[in-house]
Amino acid sequence: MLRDMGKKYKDQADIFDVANAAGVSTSTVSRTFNHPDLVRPQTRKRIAEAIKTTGYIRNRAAQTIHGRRSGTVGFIVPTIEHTIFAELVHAFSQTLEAEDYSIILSSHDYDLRREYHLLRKLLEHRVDGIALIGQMHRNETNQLLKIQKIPVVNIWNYSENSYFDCIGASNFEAGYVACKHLLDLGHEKIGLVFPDHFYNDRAEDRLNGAKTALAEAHDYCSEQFVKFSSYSVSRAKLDCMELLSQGKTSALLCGNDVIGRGALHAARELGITIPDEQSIMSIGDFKGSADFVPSLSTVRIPSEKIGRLSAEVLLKRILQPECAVKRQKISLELLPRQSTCKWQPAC
Amino acid sequence: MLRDMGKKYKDQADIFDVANAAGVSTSTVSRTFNHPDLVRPQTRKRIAEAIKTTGYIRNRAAQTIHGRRSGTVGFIVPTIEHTIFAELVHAFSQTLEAEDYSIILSSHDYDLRREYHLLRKLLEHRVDGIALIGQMHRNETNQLLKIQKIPVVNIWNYSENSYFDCIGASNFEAGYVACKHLLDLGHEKIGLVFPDHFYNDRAEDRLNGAKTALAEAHDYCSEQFVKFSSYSVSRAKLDCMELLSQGKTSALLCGNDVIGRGALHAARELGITIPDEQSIMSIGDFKGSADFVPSLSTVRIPSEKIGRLSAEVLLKRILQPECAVKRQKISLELLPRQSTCKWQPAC
DNA sequence: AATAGTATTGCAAACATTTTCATTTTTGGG
DNA sequence: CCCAAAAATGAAAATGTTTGCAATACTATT
Repeated sequence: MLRDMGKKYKDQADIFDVANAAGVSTSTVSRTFNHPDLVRPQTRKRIAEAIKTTGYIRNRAAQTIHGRRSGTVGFIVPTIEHTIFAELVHAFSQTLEAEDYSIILSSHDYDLRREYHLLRKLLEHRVDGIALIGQMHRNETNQLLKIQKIPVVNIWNYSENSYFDCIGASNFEAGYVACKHLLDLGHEKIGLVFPDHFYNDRAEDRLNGAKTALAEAHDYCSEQFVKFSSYSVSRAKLDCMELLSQGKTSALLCGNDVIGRGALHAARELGITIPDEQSIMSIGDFKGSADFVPSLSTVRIPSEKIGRLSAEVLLKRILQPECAVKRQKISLELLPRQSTCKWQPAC
Repeated sequence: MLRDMGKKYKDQADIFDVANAAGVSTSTVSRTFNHPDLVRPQTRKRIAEAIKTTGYIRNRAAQTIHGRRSGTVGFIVPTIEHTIFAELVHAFSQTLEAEDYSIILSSHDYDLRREYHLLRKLLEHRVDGIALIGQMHRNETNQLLKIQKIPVVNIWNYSENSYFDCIGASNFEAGYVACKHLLDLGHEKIGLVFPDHFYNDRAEDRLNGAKTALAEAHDYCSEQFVKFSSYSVSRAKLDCMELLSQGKTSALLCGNDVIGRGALHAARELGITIPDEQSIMSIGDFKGSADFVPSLSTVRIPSEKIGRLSAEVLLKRILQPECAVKRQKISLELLPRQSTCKWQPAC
């Protein structure tokens, strides 16, 4: 039945307007969108024209309310300001946008209370799935996720007994491998420069990995060689300058490439030759680290791959909520470059 | 009236469940959310408890459908992979998240057809407002925005006769100022290294600004000194190495800090001393450019400020759609650092 | 204790879709 | 040209809110 024409001026064409213009019912219009094979090609064409002339744009909210997918996915990251998660977010988005999902991106700046708040907001929007960085969240966050039974993927660090799907690398291993590289080169006095974020399991795991490698080598690892810095090249540069100028180390192990870059700059500033006088080792391999001169030795954590895979896993779970938990440990790659070399004891 | 209890198992509590649990009508529950002052504190408390016990989470879609704000804002950027827009996006998001908006972030990788597609998606979600980078869009994009009468803010480059609200700097001026800086230092043979993106008014404006400065100086600006590169440190490094090794220039003007960094690395790789043998000038001042050794001379485009202000302007327009077009030209800052110096003609 | 005024609350319509089920149209074989 | 089966379409209910209007419950006067 055609809709009452006496209604007030409408700014947005709705499905009734389209139906009117095409001389069909709203059911048929809806079907051309959702089950095109169920409607005669000829009718479909008429409707397509009606859509053009009316300038109709589907209302996702109305679909969502009816119980269909919302077509959105929530992605909660600690930060988007720095390089760290840029490639990850990019790969994740690209994969999901290709399937016509929209990404609601939220960042909490390493504040896990905010993370909970953001999660609630996402649930209000009835996102079809949620991606989170790391395994460390508030209790209420995990509770909420479990109760809601919403598809969740845990990104970035692998855990073999995660409750949710999980795609990531072992940060412990990353720290271990990076440190081992320096030890293998003969370094004994190694300075560790790591991010100081409290609630950050990634950094913690890496640091533990590094310390384990040191312990295994029966190496002397005094606390004075551990320095906490932050996700900022400037800050890291200053911190590294402080550590380097003490002259007690032959190598620096940096918790991530941002700090690694800070270290390279610091050495340059102090006139310390890399790698002859001091080796710099890092973790991450952000875009551009290979181009530094000297290029930064690091352990590659393949963030595009992680981003793409986790998007795919989330998609699968959205379509098949009940399937078994998927976990994938992404392997690391040791990339010795110019910033590290064998340690030659002075004279 | 209480809702029929014989209904099938529901996974998500809705406003009826809350109303039931609290012994009130749905209207009252709704009002506690939207007009709390209209409901008795005592009732409010009962409802609050009911919300807790039922685990109710409001359904934004249902609100949206009713005509309320969706609580989302769309932000379409060319890319999130690189550093370029990271600070901008961050500041923009922070400002809007503080007002409880969620950001749907989409990137089109400099493909303006995709930009149109993404815009449509955002409109399907009935976002309350839209932010776009630059003034150059497809015709259909602009048409759609105008017809929809949705709040729009145009970010990043200023235009005095923009149709929509507009917050940004003059990229022409940026190019001009940067080039003038080199000219003032006495440089005559200046190589221009700019991004090669076709549909990118920002880069184009900057290049034109630079060329204007050169023309004013009656300088010789042969095409062989212009090189097109891309938003990648690696790529830029190679391109700059090519240009530098020709030895025809005394200074390089880089279209943005990514290229600027590439240039610094290139010089280092070739053993060219900066700034003595060659000056490097750039545009942007991304986080970290000041920390390079030598630090990168550049023209600062204050992206946090632009991000924050444009979020504020968009908010205002969402609340007051009919107010006059707001435009703000954000001023630039010339930052001479270590990578540029006076040109001393050889011998 | 009655009244007027105000503060709370409930009813029901409205919002824009999708989908089930029923009905109508088309198709193809005899 | 008729009939059964298949294909296409329509009517109406359902989804989860908000809000205008009406009804009810308080409060403070007289």
